[in-house]
Amino acid sequence: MSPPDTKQRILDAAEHLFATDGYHATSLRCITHAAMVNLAAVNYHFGSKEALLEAVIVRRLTPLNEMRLGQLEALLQRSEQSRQVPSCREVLRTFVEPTLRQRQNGSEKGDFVTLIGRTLAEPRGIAMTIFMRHMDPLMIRLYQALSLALPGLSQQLLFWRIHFAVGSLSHIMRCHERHSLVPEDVRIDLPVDELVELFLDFAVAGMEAAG
Amino acid sequence: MSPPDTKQRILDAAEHLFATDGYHATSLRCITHAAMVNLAAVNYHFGSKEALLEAVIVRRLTPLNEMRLGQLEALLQRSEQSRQVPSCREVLRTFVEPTLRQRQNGSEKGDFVTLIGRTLAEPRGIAMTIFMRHMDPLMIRLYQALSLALPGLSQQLLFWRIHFAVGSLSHIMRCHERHSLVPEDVRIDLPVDELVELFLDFAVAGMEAAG
DNA sequence: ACGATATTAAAACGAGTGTTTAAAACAAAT
DNA sequence: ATTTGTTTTAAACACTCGTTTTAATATCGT
Repeated sequence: MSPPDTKQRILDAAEHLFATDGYHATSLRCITHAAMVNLAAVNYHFGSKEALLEAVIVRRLTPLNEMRLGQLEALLQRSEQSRQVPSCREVLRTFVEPTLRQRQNGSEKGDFVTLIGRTLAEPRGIAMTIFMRHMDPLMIRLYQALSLALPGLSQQLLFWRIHFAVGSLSHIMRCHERHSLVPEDVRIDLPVDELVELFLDFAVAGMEAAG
Repeated sequence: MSPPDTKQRILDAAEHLFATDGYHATSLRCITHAAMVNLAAVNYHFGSKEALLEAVIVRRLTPLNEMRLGQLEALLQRSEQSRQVPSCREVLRTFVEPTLRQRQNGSEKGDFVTLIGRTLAEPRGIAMTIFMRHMDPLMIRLYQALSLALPGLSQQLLFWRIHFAVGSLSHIMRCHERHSLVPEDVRIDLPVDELVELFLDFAVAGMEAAG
């Protein structure tokens, strides 16, 4: 009942609306109405619409990246102790699995994954610069790990294949609705673990393909 | 000099701006200014901003789809005559190669590919419904061809892997700029044919992976 | 040359945008 | 109970948006 959940309510509403309609197509009036707060609350608590977007992204991306980085470092440490190179599949899983797991934890977090998927799709958008600031260190580490796992690949090849895999993943992240091209007998709402393995089958084969 | 290139100029300017800034972030005043025509010209010639978007998409998508469909039908006919199943790589190439070839034919057509890539990334956007109207028949045919090329895959698996591959491709289509995550010694502007084969190496391996 | 039609031009329309202001309501501390 | 600082509210701000209107201009068939 205590009302200082205003910020939270704004964040929740903004997350949902940014994800479904996009940043530019969502007005502050829409957000504040959905959050049942006053219009000026956004500028009071966050400063601007753009700063609100950053807050929306950071709130979930920070813990998500910590989890991804933690799993990756743990894997690298294990592989160092056993003096074995980590497998491409294991490395990718540390990145993919925490991501897709968020997608079906209730509706809120799913909205966030969709939002990030859309962000990745707007190269020159506002959200992209925000996103980059918080992704750089993790991506660099992912690069190193994949370079270890796939010693046969040139840096050029490695880059392009990561590029392809990221494209696939971001596509899954934002497109999880039935549309006319989906055969009727195909389940669109797979359990996370199944989807993760399905994706890894595809991505790992692509990464390890002969060049 | 004769000015009835007004429609063309609007289409060109809109294509470029929609591709770089997105539909909602682009105003008609921006477009008409870039096209050096009067503001009212858009509504006069196209009816509305949304109809303009459709015109922009249709102008290039129609011939592109004709080319893709033509190459695919030709391949299927050849394979029927030789009583051999078409290879996954050949099938995918009929779809991918005409697409990526447009990307570097001067700047205009590249803008279009970027726009389509962004369209694919906004599931519930206006552009998506427009896009779907013109893609359905081709996609159905692609499904059939890939089903032929990969008889070992269940329909479920086939759907998901096409989903992944489409994600990869749309990512390439819209992201062709250097950003902080691209290693300095990696060429981002590969020749089309190289990029096509690079992508096919990845996608075909993914499609054909053991499940 | 004239009249019908198609196109351009400038201006205004009403609605919606993000943001700011100034007063009101609230909270906690002295 | 009064003061302090924080939060909420309603109203207004200055713009920009897509679209429409009305008049001027160009184009073309006869």
